[in-house]
Amino acid sequence: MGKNRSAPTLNDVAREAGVSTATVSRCLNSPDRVIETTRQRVMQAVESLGYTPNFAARVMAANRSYTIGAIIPTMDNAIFARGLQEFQDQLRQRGYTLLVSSSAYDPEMEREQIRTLVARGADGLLLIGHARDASIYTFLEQHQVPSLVAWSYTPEAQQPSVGFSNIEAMGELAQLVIGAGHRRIAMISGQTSGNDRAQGRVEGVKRAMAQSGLDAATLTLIETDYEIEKGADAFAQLMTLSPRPTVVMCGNDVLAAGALSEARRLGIKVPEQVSVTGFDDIELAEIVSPGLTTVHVPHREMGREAARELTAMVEGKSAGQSVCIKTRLMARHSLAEPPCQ
Amino acid sequence: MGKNRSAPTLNDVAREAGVSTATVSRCLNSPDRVIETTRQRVMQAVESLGYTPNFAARVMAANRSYTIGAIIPTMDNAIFARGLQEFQDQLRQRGYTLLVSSSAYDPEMEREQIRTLVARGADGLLLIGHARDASIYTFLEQHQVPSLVAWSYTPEAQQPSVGFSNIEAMGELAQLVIGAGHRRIAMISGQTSGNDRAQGRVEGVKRAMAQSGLDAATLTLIETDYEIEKGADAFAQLMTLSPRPTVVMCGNDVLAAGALSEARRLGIKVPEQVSVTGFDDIELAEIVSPGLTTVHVPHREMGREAARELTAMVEGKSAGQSVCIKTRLMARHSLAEPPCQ
DNA sequence: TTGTACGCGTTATCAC
DNA sequence: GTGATAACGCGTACAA
Repeated sequence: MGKNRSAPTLNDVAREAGVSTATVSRCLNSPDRVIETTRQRVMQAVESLGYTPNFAARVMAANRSYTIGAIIPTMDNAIFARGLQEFQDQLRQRGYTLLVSSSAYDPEMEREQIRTLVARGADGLLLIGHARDASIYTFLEQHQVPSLVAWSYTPEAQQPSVGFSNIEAMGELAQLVIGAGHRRIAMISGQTSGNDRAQGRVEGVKRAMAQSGLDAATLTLIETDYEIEKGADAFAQLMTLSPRPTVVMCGNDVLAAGALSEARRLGIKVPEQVSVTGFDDIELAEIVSPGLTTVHVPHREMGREAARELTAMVEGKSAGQSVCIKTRLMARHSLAEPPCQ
Repeated sequence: MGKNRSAPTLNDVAREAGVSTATVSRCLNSPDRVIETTRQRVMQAVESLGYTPNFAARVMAANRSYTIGAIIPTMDNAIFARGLQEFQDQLRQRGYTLLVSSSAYDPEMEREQIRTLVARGADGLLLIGHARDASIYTFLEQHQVPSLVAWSYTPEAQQPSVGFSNIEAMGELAQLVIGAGHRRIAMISGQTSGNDRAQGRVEGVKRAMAQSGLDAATLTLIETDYEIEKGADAFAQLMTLSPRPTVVMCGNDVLAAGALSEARRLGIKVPEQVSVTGFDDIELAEIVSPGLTTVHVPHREMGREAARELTAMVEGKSAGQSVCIKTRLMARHSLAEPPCQ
């Protein structure tokens, strides 16, 4: 409020340097279009006044903000952190600033954040997953703000995406599980409603079962929030079943860590009595005991590719090309053959 | 670029509704200052055109953005996530939007991000820790942007802060450690350069030692990045010492988790052969084995208080009041008496 | 190479 | 209660 009342403007710099505002503006935006001596004078004035361009004015005049927005479901989780850090670094190198906000897994909140970022002049948006109301995409189109979906790869979708196929990635892991001999499979999934990544992972398990001649309907499925405690609760619940599942496949490493922790509390040995798998291969997966057999997602690579593609879109160099990132299985010790009972 | 070329403006809405732009503006900002019937007409036009106020223009005209910026050292880490999520929720309730960016623990980058956020019209800024170049505070003052320091409480500092005393918090834990009988104390600290939280934690250990009649100079100290692997490396290094330390106090839970993991790899039993402690009490601390004895930091409370105080400052209702958050010891199983050798 | 002057979309101060 | 209209600070044709 009343801020910048005293902040120096282009005008102040111009007066100080004895030139016009146009010249000052040029010094800042296309230094080569102004002669060396005047430029030095101007830069000195800029320095001594501590001038910082007013961003709002700049956006309004140029209709360009060099800002990219990203809306992630949560910051309370390492899943997105690493990819996003790389995304930001790459954007910086290309002259863009990243602004992040979190939707707390709430679609309405996400819609609001998207509107906020667009109104704020974001040149492009990074969104997580495809699943959202169509009106949002209409809105983005209307405002001609390019958007790129990440953490998901769905070439047949309208929106370009950078990521991997959750179905295939989890399917491969499920094949490994089934190949190890497991038949009674349980899964602790994240909430699938409005979350195409979670849906894809469930689908991947089911397809793998069907392919191996198992009845996908026999999959015991629990949906819960992506929190350690929730994973623990769900695991405890699964262990009351009779017959018990021989393997618990988790929607991500966080849930799996919770499951492992609960197993230890219950005195159930992993993987001797029950196997557990994860997804993401965050650091956590490596340090829990036993180490988590999981799907490795190259988050950094995804962040890098997303930055490349989205800036290309913003600059009109691409109409939106989907990029597929390869995941790979990461075998550790939490998966073994089922107990021979 | 060329964005919003087709986006509807106040003018379009005004024309559609058959009123002036002033009336449309009022409908949006002070609905009670306009008669019911016209308001309905206007809102209908807003709806049908899919109008979204242009933020840059609004900021420029009102000199107020209802935006708060936060610059955190990293997103690649759960430490800040929880407090920040609560901070954002509280801000939302008060009508503000939070924009986050990460400095990757780089002072120059932090400076740049601060300038960016200020130029962008942020009404206030949340910064982590006190340690930064004085010129930054000068800059903020010049632009009359209130700033609040979090994750640190230093009432004697110029800047108001919301947080806890890292010195005292770690000091209490160190007293617990010493009280358990430990004399050969090692510490794996985060990089202390430019990081007053890390410095405070080291200082806390040293003071506790001195108070207990131990020579603080005997503290074996390793500084490293806040990463799991770095914690593991540092722990391995400490275990080569002779005589070995009987306890390894870590600068945060992430480092401690790395230490624990390395101990298991080396076949060193915790806490029987060596004790380990952490700091922060993130979820990780609970699920590693053995559970981490650590300092519990009420991140949510900190986020809440920070939001309250910063908005008060922005609205001119407070000149900047520091708030002290109480941490508490969280005893689990990674700390025990030293082995009686 | 540099300066003049207009427009970007809002809010806010006036009159009406 | 509502409508003109002047800012807000910057970029950029266009002119010099």
